[in-house]
Amino acid sequence: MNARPYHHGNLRTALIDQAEATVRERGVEQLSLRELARQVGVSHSAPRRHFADRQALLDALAEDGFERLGAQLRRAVDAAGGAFEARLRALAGAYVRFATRDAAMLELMFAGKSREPSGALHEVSERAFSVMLEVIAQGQEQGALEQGDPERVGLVLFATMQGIAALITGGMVDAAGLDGLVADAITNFLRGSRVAVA
Amino acid sequence: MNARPYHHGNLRTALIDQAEATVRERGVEQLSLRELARQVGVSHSAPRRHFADRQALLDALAEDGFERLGAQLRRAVDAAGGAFEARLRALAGAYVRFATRDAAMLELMFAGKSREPSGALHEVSERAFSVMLEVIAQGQEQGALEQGDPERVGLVLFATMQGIAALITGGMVDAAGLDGLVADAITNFLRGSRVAVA
DNA sequence: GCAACAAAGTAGACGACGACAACAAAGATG
DNA sequence: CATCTTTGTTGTCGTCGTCTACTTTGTTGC
Repeated sequence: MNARPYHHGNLRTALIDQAEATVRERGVEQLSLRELARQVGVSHSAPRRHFADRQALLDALAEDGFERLGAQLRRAVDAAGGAFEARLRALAGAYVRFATRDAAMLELMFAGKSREPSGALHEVSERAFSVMLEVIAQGQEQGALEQGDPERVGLVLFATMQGIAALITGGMVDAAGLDGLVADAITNFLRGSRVAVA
Repeated sequence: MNARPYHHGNLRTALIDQAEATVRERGVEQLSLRELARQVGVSHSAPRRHFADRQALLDALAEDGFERLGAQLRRAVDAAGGAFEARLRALAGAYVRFATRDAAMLELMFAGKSREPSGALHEVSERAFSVMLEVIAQGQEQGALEQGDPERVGLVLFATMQGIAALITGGMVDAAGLDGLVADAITNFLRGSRVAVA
């Protein structure tokens, strides 16, 4: 009935949604609380009720991003069947896809991590990466990967994926070559990780 | 004689130097043209004579960064002697060291690349990466790496280095484990890249 | 030498932003 | 239905990037 009731109802989620869209389109730097408020149709300081400052909004976005990333990784791995290598390739593909399609989001997600290791953000990010650890552990059980701390073994793989994504978003390599590059990297990783001799 | 002559003399380099220090200490986001001018002791709009806008200053910083990076890589490789693997490990170590010590710089260097593929910035960045290509080519000649376009072969390696740096600066892995992680990654890369059988 | 000109720095203004404080409206609670 | 809390509004402050107009210094040609 009322075009704009005094209470928005769910301003917080509306702000986050709009912020995600803006970040995707124009980058983190261009995200302005005031413009956000305008787009959502509230006064310039209404967001303050939900986010103490700009960084608080960014943290909330990061949290949201980790949830989405975790869900996408999980879905990709689950859809890849039971074979280790297929699951690994699906995982890597899904990660790099997210990293390139939502580059600004990922940047934001990693930027915040350096300051405060506690809190909900850290928890949800751990949950996202747990999928990786599972797949690594599977590879170790099957002898396709060397033994040892899955986290340590997985770090190199994860680093490579992250780096490939950085090359794409940095414009150093064409996005068209993405799949091939990922496939190469995985192949190389598997060859190098298989403990010498069968 | 005069405490502050009207003409600064080399304002441009003074600004760049101060900007580099600030970026290193407080990050790109906190870099303000006005504060920079204050620190150097000129009026708030003096920097405009040397940098059309904030982005122009950032580009200049990036260019400077690529020069420094290239020099450090070159020095590290040259100091490592003639053996391929030693050179490769020195190269990787030097890169990751730069990437972690000057994380904000590197971020800035990569951020600018996406927009304008031409210009001096692109050129100096190519020169920095030429060291990598040389080392890769040497490895191929000696049969330690698979044949093919050096750029393509090196991309995966470079991506891994970049990713490791991202893990460090993102706080996902302790900086103390850096050297070990790099060594592992190189070992893995070499095992995986050596064309099957001798 | 000096007049004209270019280069380099200054002064002031504008609009936008993040942050803050004081106030108002709408719900929730007793 | 009176009170309290939540949520949104209005107004202000200091800072920032950018722009325009002006001033000072150095250079160049006669």
